[in-house]
Amino acid sequence: MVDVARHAGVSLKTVSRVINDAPHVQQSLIDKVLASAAELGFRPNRLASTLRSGQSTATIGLLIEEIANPFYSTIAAVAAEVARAHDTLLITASSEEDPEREQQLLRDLCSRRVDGLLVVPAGDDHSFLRAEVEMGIPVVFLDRPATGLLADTVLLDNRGGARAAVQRLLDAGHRRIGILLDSIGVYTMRERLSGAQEALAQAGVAYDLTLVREGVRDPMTAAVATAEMLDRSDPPTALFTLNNRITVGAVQELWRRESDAALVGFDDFELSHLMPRPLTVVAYDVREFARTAAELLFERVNRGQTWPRTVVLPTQLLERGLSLAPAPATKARRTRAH
Amino acid sequence: MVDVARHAGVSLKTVSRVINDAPHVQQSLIDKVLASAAELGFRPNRLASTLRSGQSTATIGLLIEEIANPFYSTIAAVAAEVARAHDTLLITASSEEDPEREQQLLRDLCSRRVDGLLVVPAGDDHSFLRAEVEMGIPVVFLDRPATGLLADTVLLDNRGGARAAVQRLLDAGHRRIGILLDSIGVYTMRERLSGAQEALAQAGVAYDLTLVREGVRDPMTAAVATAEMLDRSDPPTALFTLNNRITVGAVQELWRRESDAALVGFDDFELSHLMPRPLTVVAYDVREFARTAAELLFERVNRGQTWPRTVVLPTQLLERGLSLAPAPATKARRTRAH
DNA sequence: TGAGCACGTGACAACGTTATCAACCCAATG
DNA sequence: CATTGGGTTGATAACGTTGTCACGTGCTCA
Repeated sequence: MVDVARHAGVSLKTVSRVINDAPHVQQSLIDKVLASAAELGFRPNRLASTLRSGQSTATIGLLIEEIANPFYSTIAAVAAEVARAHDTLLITASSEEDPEREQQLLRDLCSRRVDGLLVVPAGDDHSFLRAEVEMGIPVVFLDRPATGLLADTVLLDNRGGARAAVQRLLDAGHRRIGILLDSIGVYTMRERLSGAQEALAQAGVAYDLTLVREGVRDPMTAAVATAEMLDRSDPPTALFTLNNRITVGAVQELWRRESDAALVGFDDFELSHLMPRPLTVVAYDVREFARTAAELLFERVNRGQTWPRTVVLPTQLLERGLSLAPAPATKARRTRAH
Repeated sequence: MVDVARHAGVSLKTVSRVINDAPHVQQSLIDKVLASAAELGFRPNRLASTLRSGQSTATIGLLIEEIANPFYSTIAAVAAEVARAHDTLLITASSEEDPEREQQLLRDLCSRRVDGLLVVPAGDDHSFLRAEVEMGIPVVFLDRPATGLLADTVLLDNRGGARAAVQRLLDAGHRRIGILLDSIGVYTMRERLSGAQEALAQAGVAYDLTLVREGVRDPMTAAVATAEMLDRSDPPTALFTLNNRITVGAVQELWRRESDAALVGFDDFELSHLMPRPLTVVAYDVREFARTAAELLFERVNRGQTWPRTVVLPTQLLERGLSLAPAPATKARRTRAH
């Protein structure tokens, strides 16, 4: 700007005024300054502008697990949309489920003075963010609640959805239901598992731990876990997969071996209705979910502090046919008699 | 930092040193400064740091069409991965195919002093970036070449892939091949269509414009276009869909009406092998594609100027079965006799 | 003993911008 | 004619940080 000012024969401040469309500048000077700026290839530096004026950076941070997962990429897309409506850009960072990395990324984002944070928490202690929150950086937690910190949170009705899913399988006559889940350390997995247990308990069906397979991280391991479960001498007649990645792996394996086990998955996904087997899913509106969180964030960015709110969005059992349980008094029964 | 310095009874510079782990500071002072910083809730301001030191912002910008499309979200994921390996964060912005918006976003990213830009160009004139490129902001174009500007570019062998696809359909005996594409204004669509034409010409099959449907933007319109094409009195016996979104829509419609038309799609996608109909696709390694571009970018970021390079990645016809053309001398033949 | 050097510390300017305020011009007012 | 006031312009300080340099201390080495 100094160079432009010298070149145009005006003061620094006048250049600033022209660049910012400020009033009270002669047209002739405006033209001169713009010409000089163009000639010298002047590019405004937003960092300096932000620093001096104390304005916002027009940036928000989104911390998720991994963008490649369609669940998170949809969230990222919606967050970017909402951000755009507020003339804001989005920095997306992946924690890869690593609490240390999460903390480091959040600190980094804070030091970049983002206007707000949208966080799918991975770690189990977010008290290090307390100072930020108290100092007024808006934070909204998504999909999982933060621990050690009060803040806006948007969740799904994981428990209710899982309960309905298992309920449905029980109604169809299934008694041996295999459950595949990612790490029990993840909030959503715990909740969904609890919901499943509630449904079993309510139906008076014993909770068989050997039918629960934890630590299923991706479609590949889900396929393996499915295979192992079906290869048992007393295989389940139905599977309940606790997230979309696991469901995909289970579908592949069931299809490969032409098994007729029933399958209900948590999370809907594109093309789920075209799967080679009838696939009932616990569905919800991911975009609505993400939009709620993003709008909560901007509300806080624009209006300032309020009491932390928690929003829980409903889920819906989307039935696409469900193979029935085999006739009673088969292996399953006998096994349970042991 | 001034407050911390006063509180700790040291100079500003000493605080700076402590914060940056600079050598030559007594342990006792380090402790005192850290204690004061913690007590006052000091958070370093990277903007100021970057401004003063002239260091990089450790940020790159990614400009794509829309993150919700799995093709782009994979690119974003890989870009973020590569960026992370260089301790850099990623700002993702969507142009929504709007050239004006694209230009505005690119300017914005430049004014934020990103270290580099990864761009899937939407507009048809990128000369406005020439100044940036010449002043040393590294830019890599992805998926489509930039116009009016020399810069690194990473492309797919669109033409070759499309040629192979149509070739394969012709080999299977198909003579009436419907082609569904997004806007002809998009580079990849033009290239793929050209490849298809080349294969037809080589086989001596006339190029029938009525079998080409342009402007198919999403799965929904693809399904409609598919329906319309199959409802003709002289329907095609095979379809070639020119991107993943169109393929999805076509699969849905073919499946819905239990048509036995053959289908080959450009772009592979997750679960494509589980589709209810055999689906042959022109596949390529999206992650490799994105990684190539991102690494080209960081090479330029770190090593500075070199001559612009263009990389073209190969595609591969992934055959998953293809229904054969109907017996000769059917409708299709008769129609061509007109 | 004194030069040389490594270490430890702080004063000050600077990065590129904007806020503040003073100064100027000129027309309108009393 | 002096006074007011709006429009226009610029000098200067400041945003939060780091680079530069100068200074003091204590040690080593010839």
